[in-house]
Amino acid sequence: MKKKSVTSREVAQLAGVSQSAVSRCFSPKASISKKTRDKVLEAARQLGYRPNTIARSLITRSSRTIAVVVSQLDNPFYALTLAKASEYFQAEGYHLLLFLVSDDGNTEGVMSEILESQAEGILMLAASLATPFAQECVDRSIPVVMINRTVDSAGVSQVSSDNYHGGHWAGRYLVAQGHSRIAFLNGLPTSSTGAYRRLGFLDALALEGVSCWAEECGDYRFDKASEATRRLFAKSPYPDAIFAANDHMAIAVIETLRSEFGLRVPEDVSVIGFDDTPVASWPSFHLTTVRQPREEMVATASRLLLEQIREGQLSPVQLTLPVVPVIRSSVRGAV
Amino acid sequence: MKKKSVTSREVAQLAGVSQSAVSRCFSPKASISKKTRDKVLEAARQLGYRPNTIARSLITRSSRTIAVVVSQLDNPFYALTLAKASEYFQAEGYHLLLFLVSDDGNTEGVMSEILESQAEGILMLAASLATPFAQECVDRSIPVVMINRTVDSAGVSQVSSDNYHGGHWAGRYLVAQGHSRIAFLNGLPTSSTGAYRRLGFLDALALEGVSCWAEECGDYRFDKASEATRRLFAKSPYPDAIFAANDHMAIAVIETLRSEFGLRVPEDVSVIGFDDTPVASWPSFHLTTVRQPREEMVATASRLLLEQIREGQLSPVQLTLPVVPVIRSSVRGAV
DNA sequence: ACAAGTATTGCATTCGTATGCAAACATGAC
DNA sequence: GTCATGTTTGCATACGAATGCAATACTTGT
Repeated sequence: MKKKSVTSREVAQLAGVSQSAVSRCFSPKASISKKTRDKVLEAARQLGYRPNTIARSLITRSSRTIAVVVSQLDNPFYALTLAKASEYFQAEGYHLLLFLVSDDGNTEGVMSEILESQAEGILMLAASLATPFAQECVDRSIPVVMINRTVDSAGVSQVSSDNYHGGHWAGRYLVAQGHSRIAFLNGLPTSSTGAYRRLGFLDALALEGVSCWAEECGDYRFDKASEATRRLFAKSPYPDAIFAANDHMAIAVIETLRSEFGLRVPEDVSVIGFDDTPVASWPSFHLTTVRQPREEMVATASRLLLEQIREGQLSPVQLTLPVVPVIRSSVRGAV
Repeated sequence: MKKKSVTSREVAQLAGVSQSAVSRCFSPKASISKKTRDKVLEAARQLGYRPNTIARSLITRSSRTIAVVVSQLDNPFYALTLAKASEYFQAEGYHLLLFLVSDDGNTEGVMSEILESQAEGILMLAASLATPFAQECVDRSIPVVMINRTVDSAGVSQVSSDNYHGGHWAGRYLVAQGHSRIAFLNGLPTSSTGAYRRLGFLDALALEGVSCWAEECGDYRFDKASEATRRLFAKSPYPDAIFAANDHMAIAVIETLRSEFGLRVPEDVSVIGFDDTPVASWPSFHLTTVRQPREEMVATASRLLLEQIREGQLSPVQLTLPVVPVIRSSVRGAV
């Protein structure tokens, strides 16, 4: 029982003009006299006419649509990033087509749908892109910008924060504060951000002549991080400091230490996170962490994507934005 | 420098068949022989052909797209709801067009864009719908389902949790635990969910012969809730219990009481929230709250929307799903 | 080999809007 | 009023795929 929608032709008939005239009333730059415009708009109002974006997209060959691929929407960092991206693109007259993928990065089906959807650009938030798809995007000159994820394929732009140096700082700082049994809690083994944070961290420890006491993996999830914490503290001597690959897991560590092991942070164990999500600043945690410039990252990525769409084919860019250590009080000896 | 995309006609030419044949290879139910299908698929593979969804939508008059309007994506409750909705619709072969609106509910521009986008249905998460737009959706027989928001217009379906009885329970429970100076912390004044929670709460208090000690408004935001808490505890006698309209604010209350007033929860002040977001169960808070059946709400709403799309025009439904009190230890005297 | 039936194919048209082109019109200078 | 210039308008076509219809190619039974 699909109700037939009002077309520009019907409006034209009512207004006594041609369909072209109606069309021109709805394209900002077209040439149309005030008199006919008024007639047309009045007729359109009467009929409840609205231009059909799909038909418009077909003829202009531009969908004004961006595909956004997100994983980990449960992580506030990415929820907030998505919100910002949406704001940006809405203001530019673009629509967002949302695709959620699971963490395991099975983007197969989704990528096909994106390519068929005629999106003009692809924004990837914390989701990986299989190399063949990256190549296909390049072939079709569909710009892709990834936030916080890298792909080993040329032609794709990337905006990340300086994960390596963030990890590096965390390592140095923990050593400087006198820790010696320092553990690392990684996120997803497949994530490049986690890998760089880890690398910087381990390099820093090595530089200081300290070796990593233990490594665990928490998949960026609260419950997995709790379990990892239990494993780390199962037998003495336990770590005296933990660097977690994101805040979400760092909080889980703190909660678990306090409630299950009766350990205090930072008196017994120091904890550092990564991201500086709002939770990190809550008084209960006051988490020392590495701040990613979230807003700047998403603004940069969005701007970049838009530029590449407009300029046809810009050469891809790899940007790394600086991180900022945020010293609170989850590491002992902080001022 | 828009690269021309491969069309079904080109594939047809290469495969030595008609464009119709190519089209039929990509519609599951069409009649096509295995031989030509193979030829066509091979040609399509060689050229990297992908059917153009926009053209398909135009001719079939179905966009297979749902518009999702969200506000408060920073609230994990809605981020998780969105994630679930996305999962559901992706599985059904629908795409999600995402629209974020600010809390003040200025949906003007956005609603126009949605109507022009040819979305087949509209899912509203915690966002209100201006009455004229609701009417226009009804006129065009575009189904609308709202989650946790009501609109005073017939024709729109609504799925909510039982906000009234949730608030009612909170009121009764606080009185039963011996509280007498009970305050209410509302969310947005414009939100219908908050209004019902408040109403149930006040009715319960009245029933018990207790009057509400104070009311404040926290706009569902952490910092606003902190400020409201400061106002509530500015002068003695201060409340001995607070019911916050959602968990997010309840947590803010607890954090503020502990860090700024040195008050303990629940020994000095009891706190109840609403939603049962993951944070509520963290050991640091162990928040007594009213659980909304989040997954069930979104599943119901999505199913409903899809039914209404498929059956043309189903009569709109108002569903209220039961809430479940979750007693933890942020109210004194809990077992 | 033939008729009748079925399965596959191509032709032509359609969806709703945008736009190049040429015709029609308005404006202004003289 | 005439001509030149500039503005508006309608016509016709295009975008890329889906589909009713008629034509053709296969089956199968005899």
